Amino acid sequence: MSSPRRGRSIRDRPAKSPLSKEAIVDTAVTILRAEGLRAVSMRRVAAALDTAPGSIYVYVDGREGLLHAMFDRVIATISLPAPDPARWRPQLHSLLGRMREALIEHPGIAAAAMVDPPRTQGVLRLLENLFGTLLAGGFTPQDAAWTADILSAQVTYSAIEAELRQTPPNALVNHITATFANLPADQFPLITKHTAELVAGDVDLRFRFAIDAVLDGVLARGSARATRLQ
Amino acid sequence: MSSPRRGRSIRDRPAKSPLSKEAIVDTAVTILRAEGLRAVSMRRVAAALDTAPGSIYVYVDGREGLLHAMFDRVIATISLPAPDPARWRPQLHSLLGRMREALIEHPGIAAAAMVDPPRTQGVLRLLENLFGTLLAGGFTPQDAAWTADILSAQVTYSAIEAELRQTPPNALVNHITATFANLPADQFPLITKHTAELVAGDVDLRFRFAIDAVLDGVLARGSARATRLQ
DNA sequence: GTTCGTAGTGAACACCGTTCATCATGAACA
DNA sequence: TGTTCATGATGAACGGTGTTCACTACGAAC
Repeated sequence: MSSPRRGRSIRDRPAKSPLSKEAIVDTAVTILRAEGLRAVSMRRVAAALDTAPGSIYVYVDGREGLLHAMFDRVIATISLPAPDPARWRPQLHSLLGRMREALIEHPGIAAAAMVDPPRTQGVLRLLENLFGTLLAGGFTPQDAAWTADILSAQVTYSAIEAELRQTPPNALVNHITATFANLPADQFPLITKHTAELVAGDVDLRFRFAIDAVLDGVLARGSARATRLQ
Repeated sequence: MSSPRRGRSIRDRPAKSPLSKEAIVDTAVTILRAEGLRAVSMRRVAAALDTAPGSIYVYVDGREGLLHAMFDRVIATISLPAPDPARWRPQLHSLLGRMREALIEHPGIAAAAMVDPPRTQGVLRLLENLFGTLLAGGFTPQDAAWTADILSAQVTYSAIEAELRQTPPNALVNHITATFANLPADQFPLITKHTAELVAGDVDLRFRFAIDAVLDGVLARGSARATRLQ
């Protein structure tokens, strides 16, 4: 059998680079950014790598494992400056903002990761930095630990919210406003009365508000605790 | 053709109740509670109702519409006491606790709803009550609106976290503890040093901490703003 | 008794994740 | 250099999934 035995001749693909977990995750993330999470199927990733679906399973533990690896990859791209006690709050806003942007740029990965958050290298690097920045801000270790958790929730939630609103910018707000306005005022007196406040603020503003509220709340409770202990 | 033309004779099912959105959502929620979200497929719901998959699409807008309706149904079961300015904070804890329990009892629905939160009757009833309770607590409408959003995020997040931990109770904590303990101390000095704090507290405790932190934070910022304006 | 519109049917389409027997290829060894 | 051998790619197959649609049976209205 010296003739080309498949439709695709040898010359088409003279030096096919071997599969690797890195190449698979790279390809998957590329598809994710371009076409969203629904397009990231095992078959689609395999096709993009010009290989068979089954081949992927050697390097990655099913679709869930692939998603974990993708999430880790996305998180790992976030730059992590050393915590500075003099600038911890702006540092925190900046860090959480970069997290949020990274998640928004990869639509769907935030929701997917929330269901079963991985404890991988990149994620832990970020936790180390987030936790360290809170400690630099004077938080007790216990407060810092729990606050890191709360902030993660806010970042994820905000990223999902921002994904929803991004195309087109104001259509969703208009739609919600219309929905609220048309509600029966006797059943929903507060929503109809305060529709403006309920839809007010772009996602960035609400995001900053949430973070500052959480930080100040934990600090307030901490100092209250400290006062009580005096 | 007077003989039974299908395997299932007419007598098997003499008075088949007609399909309805309510019956479909009921059945779907039952499957959800018993077997989790993965089991809630259009075909499975149809089979439980002894009908064809296609029939469901008349009453429900695809799987996504079904999930929205299911979420609304779950939220609608939550009892909503009238906001009382004298007891607003315990009322809020109780309300958010019931939300969380309802979500946990229907595993997966929290995550599914987060991706694209519905604006349906039951959800708006809850928003009206949550918003009203915050107003009863002296929040400004704007603060109340944004805080309601933050608290929703915390409830959802906490519910997902609780779902993960529920079977078996301590296995996940032990696993995370072990993971953290085996981390290289030079790369992760803070995580390895403060593993105890990072995994401390059951989900309920962390949940209450998060809520109080958010409430106190918004209140603290509000009074700071008020002071500034004096 | 007949018509007619509505709603249920189930087959079909195009996917999905996952598994596994088979086989080619390149490296190690004789 | 020739041969073995195992590693890893292959692709078919299994049992699902959401969704659509031509068809048909049925019950109500005329």
